[in-house]
Amino acid sequence: MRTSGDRQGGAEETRKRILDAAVRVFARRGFHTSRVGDIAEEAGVAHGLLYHYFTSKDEVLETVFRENWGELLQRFTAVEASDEPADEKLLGLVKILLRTWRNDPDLVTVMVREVGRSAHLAAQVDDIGRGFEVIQRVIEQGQAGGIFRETLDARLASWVVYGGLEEILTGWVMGRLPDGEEEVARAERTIVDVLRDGLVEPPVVA
Amino acid sequence: MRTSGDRQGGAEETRKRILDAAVRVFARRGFHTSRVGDIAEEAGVAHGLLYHYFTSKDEVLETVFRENWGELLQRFTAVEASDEPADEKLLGLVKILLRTWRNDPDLVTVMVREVGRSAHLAAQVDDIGRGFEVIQRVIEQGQAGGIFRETLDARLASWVVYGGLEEILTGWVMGRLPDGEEEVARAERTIVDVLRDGLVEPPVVA
DNA sequence: CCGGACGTTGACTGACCGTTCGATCGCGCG
DNA sequence: CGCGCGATCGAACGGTCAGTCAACGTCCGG
Repeated sequence: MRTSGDRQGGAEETRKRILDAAVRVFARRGFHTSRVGDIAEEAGVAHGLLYHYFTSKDEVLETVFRENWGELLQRFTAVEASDEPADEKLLGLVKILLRTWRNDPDLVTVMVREVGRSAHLAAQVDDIGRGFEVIQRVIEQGQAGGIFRETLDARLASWVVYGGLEEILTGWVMGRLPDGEEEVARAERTIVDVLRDGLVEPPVVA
Repeated sequence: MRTSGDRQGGAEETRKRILDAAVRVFARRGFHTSRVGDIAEEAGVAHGLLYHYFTSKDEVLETVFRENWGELLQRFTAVEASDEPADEKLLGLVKILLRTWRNDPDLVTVMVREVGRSAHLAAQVDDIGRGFEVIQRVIEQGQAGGIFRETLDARLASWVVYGGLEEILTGWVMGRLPDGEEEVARAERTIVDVLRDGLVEPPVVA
């Protein structure tokens, strides 16, 4: 029975519809230039209804970010907790982020363009930082395990790693890099390759 | 004589004052949330005057970007044209970008936050792309010269390089990474180190 | 069949802000 | 000294939106 008090079925569905619409609209026009009316129209509801579910336009963006970044973080920590060697973990993290693009480009667009560098969501900075921390810890594990060089500053290195990743995503978002199936695979390889072994030709060993 | 027709002295100075003020204001509040009045106030002029020098608020941002990015590009190409080995050139490019932060953090803030990822300035995309091309060509020179590994996709690698760089800048911009004199120097080393030799411990040679 | 709770609507408002424009200032020249 | 012109001012305008609210439909329990 769907008595009063619980919120499911039609109502919860509408909330989701609005959030999904918001992601598409924000991806298309950017947060600031998107009007609340656009989101409502895309969701097929009156714009007043949006205020039934959210207290403001900002809260919509915030919610989009919180719910989705949270999920990513979970998958990140799962990789961190696995018992693979550190370099395999790193590959795992890269895969998570790049494949998210394939699954939901609009979502990644919003994340990268609106949230990544806006003072706006300063409150959420903590959550963002947690992503960096996972990378940093994986690097430190690799150093402790003798796989990664210990002379590197793990914190700064984690930023370089994340930046390389994000820039590729940005290239796809902005349409400045081809993003076909094959290109995504090659990007995966190139990123890991560069970050693992660097640009320089190694001294001949064998 | 300062007859009509030429624009210098007080007038040209005012134009510069407005542009400088705009950089500071955009850095502080972001482009969209900055009001024209804020810029004028920061510059110490009436807000109507802004329209004597620029046709719109957007043109102000565009001008800031165009004039400053152009200068950076020039220094980039100078490094590219030098006769140093490719890895030294790469270090040169890194230095240019990181030291610009020390010289003018507000400017870098605006570049990174507003221009880097806004469809807004699609017209300027060409100029941005030219920066990547320099990096890409330096990598290709390194490959041709046997310094860099030839199996790498130079184009993707250039994006990874730039991303790593930009992320460090972003960290400083957002106040999430310490940016003292010493930290900047360490960042320089870490970036070049990671990108040159990678994360992994090299096989023992000697 | 009634009542009320909740989802939904869309006209309205109040504020904000980019842009315009006619008035004013002040410098340099004749 | 006064004319002219570019620089400067700031009040007013017009359009745009985020957010409000009173009304309406609908569904369900009693």
